Amino acid sequence: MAEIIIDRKQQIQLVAQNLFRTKGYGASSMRDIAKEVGIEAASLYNHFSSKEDLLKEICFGMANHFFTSIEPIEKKKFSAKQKLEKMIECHVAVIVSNIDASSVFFHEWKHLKEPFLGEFKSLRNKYEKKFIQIINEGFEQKLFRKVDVKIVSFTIFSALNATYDLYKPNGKLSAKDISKNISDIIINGLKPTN
Amino acid sequence: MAEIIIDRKQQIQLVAQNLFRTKGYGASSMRDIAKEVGIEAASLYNHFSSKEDLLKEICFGMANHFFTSIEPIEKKKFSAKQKLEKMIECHVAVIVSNIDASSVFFHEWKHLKEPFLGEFKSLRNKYEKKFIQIINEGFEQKLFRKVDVKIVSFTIFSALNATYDLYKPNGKLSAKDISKNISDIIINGLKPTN
DNA sequence: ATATTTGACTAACGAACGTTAGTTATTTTA
DNA sequence: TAAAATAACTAACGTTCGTTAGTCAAATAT
Repeated sequence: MAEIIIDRKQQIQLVAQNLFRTKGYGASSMRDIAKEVGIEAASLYNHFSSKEDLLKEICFGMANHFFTSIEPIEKKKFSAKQKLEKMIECHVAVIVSNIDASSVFFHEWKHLKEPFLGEFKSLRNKYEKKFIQIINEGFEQKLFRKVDVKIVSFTIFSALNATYDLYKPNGKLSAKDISKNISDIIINGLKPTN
Repeated sequence: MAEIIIDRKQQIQLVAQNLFRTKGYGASSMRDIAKEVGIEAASLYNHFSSKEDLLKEICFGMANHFFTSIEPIEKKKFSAKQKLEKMIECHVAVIVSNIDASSVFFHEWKHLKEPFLGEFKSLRNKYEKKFIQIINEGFEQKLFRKVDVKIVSFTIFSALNATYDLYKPNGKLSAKDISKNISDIIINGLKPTN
């Protein structure tokens, strides 16, 4: 049984992620976080400059994960369909290996203040555009039936971004099961093939 | 121009819905709500017994809307496919005509305390089961390709329940556009028909 | 070995929170 | 018309909040 050593800063962030997810940012106090870690609230400020700083680290850390995970795929010479499937797979993989942080990324970012709020939104937008571009390529190459691209990307993200609620670490469904099924539903629909 | 008369209680709830949606339940104070209404915080207690009472009214009011909207469909003799399409349409219609309240219903319910929290969850579950049942009927009648029912219902709800973010009162997309497209994507997928 | 940095502590600040009590003018009911 | 209910107000309560200041022992660097 290998002991996993993590430093205090990381430990605090993990606790904060979990509390922000389960209770929400506003309802999680610095004292709550400190108690869970086993130190005093004031000691948190030796590691993070403010409560918002904690939120910032979580949100931008996740943004970074999402971007780097799809980077290799963008460079490859896949078809739009293959690319979309792979990107969906990566996206879900990032989510399920960061369940708490993902939930915070999706729901608590709005408590960021400027300038981070604007910066965050623009990052999010940039990421979504990468998916929209691939879907548009799929239309051009006649790989996809023509439907409203905004609604398609929206449907995909809505489904993907809720997977942190569907995936249970010791459940039946693996990350690959989930991403495979969602890709499949979006691309093939529910209609029988005959 | 007909003047719309609403009573104080209703006005307070509308303001609260909007604040809870935009700032979150925890970050919205009774003083915030009161200021927006134009009265003092203490006066809110002439209409609602507590802050949680406000949240409760919003959440359970929406639950009621969702249930009653699909009631007529359940009784009709439609095919599973037709039923699913109609239920999706109703669900989206309820959302877009209650944008703020929907957002609260989907994201802020977790701030309810027992016994309302449990009651809420069980209502939500009961509602989702109605969709799952229809999807299962679709499988039995070979109207739908066999895929994991849990993931299908999850994908549908994720997409539908995010529509409060997609729909803009004066935007291009109508409620029907949105529900029609989402139904279409889920049922037919992106694959070309040829 | 000495100096410095780190990371914990206690104590406390001012602000904001949900809520209650008590009062009063207006509106509705009997 | 008198009585009762309604809905607003001011003032204040106890609590919790994020955060800062100041202290001190242990770990690290010189």
